[in-house]
Amino acid sequence: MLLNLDLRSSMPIYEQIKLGILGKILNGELKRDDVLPSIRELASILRVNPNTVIRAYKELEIEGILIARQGIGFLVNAEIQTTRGIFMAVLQKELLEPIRKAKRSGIELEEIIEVVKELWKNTE
Amino acid sequence: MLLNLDLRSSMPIYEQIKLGILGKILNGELKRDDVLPSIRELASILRVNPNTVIRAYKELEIEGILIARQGIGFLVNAEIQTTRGIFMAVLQKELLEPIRKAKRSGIELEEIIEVVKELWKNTE
Amino acid sequence: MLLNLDLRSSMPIYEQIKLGILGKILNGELKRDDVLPSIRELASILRVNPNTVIRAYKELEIEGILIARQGIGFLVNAEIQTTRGIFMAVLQKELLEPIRKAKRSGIELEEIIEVVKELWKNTE
Amino acid sequence: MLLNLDLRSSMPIYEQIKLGILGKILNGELKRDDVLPSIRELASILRVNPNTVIRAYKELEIEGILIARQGIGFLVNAEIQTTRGIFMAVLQKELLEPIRKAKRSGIELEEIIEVVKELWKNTE
DNA sequence: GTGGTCTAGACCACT
DNA sequence: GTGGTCTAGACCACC
Repeated sequence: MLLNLDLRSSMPIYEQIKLGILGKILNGELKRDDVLPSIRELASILRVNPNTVIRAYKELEIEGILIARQGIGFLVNAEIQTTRGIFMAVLQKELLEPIRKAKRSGIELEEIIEVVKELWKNTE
Repeated sequence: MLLNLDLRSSMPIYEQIKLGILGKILNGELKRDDVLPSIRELASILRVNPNTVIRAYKELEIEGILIARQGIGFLVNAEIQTTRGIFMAVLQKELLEPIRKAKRSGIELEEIIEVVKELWKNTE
Repeated sequence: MLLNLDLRSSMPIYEQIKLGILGKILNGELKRDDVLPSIRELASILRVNPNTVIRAYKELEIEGILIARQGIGFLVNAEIQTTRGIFMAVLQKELLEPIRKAKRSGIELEEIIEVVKELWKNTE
Repeated sequence: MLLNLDLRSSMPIYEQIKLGILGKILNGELKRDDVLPSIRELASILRVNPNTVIRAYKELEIEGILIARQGIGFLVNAEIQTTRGIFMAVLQKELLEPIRKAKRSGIELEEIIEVVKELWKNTE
């Protein structure tokens, strides 16, 4: 499982792993009841410490996306729909504060959308 | 000077103070050559450590928004226009990560804009 | 033999198999000298690893509930009475930790009993 | 802060720490906005590894009981009422399965309550 | 000083 | 083999 980590990013590695897995569920590459690579295996592939993978897997488990089974591994628990819903909720929560502040300071909606489009274009 | 700090937010307090001051310049509450509250005074009002206020003032000074004058304190140096540019830069920085995440996970630009509009409508 | 395994539960699978068999003895579905499904057959029905079934059968054998007979398989050895005792012991083991936690945190006995009654009423 | 850990218990240490803190909130020893002992300090007091304390604190943070602030420490976020509610919900969830199984196997409500009382009496 | 992240590696229970 | 827990210790940002 390839995940395109950016070790120089300010986003924590475990967060990048979480996002990568969520993305693979969203695009259908991972389906309900699929078994993820084992902690040790993924850690070895990504060249990170097993604890870092553990953290990503466990947080996804808490969020209901994955399920852990001793002796078996981590299974995908969520359907695409659910995952998408969770994702949008998180997005909404993250955008709330910046937008609120912008509005309070007299920035117009159109300007924000312009910024969003700009960022989207320059993001890989 | 009231600033509506959210001590529970993940955004550093000095960052919130900076934004609060920028906002007040943007909406005209603070004008060029106005004197800001002293470090100790603001720290006492906000119930934060003076070092935190110092950091906010100093960074705003480096960015050219404020000017330090011995015996007087910190003065507003920037016009609304400059401030606006900085504010937009901050906004851009805040939106970068969420948008990058969304894009990587297969969310479409239109969906994000929809969320932004929704949040805008339901805000304050 | 259908056993209603919950692969997502935190209870080990072999434990669920043991409980399922005990339950069937308790409600009369299995009687003394009945022959259980072979290890490979049950493993195939339940879609679990044969080792898991082996562990369940072996532990029930140790507890005196089952008897292994070469060439025949595992037979039910216990009467309902014995099984009932074992079942109560299991129940006790399962309730121990939650109750200990509750007591340590200042929950009162009456409150727990209330919860138990509530759950009992709303169950199946 | 004394917490009465039982290193020989099968309950993980981080779980015991969580319960201890929840208990102190429940009995009023810790109130909203109180600052908990720092990770290093509590680890040193309890003679466990800082990571173990981190895990307890972070899980309580996820559950909304605590709030982390860089440079300050962990604050109590929940009122007694909320904490109690969370606690009862967890208790209910933990008791659900055992009680369901018991009911299915012909155990009577009175027998379960008897077991609960017995466990309560023998628990410290 | 504080928490946040990450590495390295141990021992255990479960399949 | 798998995940679950725990120890030991590093470097960073923030107050």
